[in-house]
Amino acid sequence: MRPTPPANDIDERIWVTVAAIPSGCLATYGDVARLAGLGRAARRVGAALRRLPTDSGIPWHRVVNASGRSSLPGDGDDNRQLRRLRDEGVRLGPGALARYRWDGVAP
DNA sequence: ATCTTGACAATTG
DNA sequence: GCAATTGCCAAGA
Repeated sequence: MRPTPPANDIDERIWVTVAAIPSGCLATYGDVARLAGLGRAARRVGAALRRLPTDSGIPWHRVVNASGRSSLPGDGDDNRQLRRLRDEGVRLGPGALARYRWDGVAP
């Protein structure tokens, strides 16, 4: 067993996990990390998403921080994430996580 | 191998 | 609500 699998696998795991998030749902970095089997490496999720190519087809915009807000700079139309989420019918704010948080159960 | 950084999380003041 | 602090884990220099 490899307590520390190759970075390649880690990134792939994260991408797969994020790709499994159904449309109109949200997941926190910590949740994705846990679902991906990374435990508390929530930061690794952000790093993986940052390395993510634009044509990867990964719905990275469904990943938000524990506060239920976008971790990227810019509010409103400046932030692609918020635009995409709004396009899917997801509006961030108080209770957004309670409303759209993904259980981790396969869609 | 060591130090710093980071699209985080939780706690405390 | 915000700033500072601590914890966690891996990547990058």
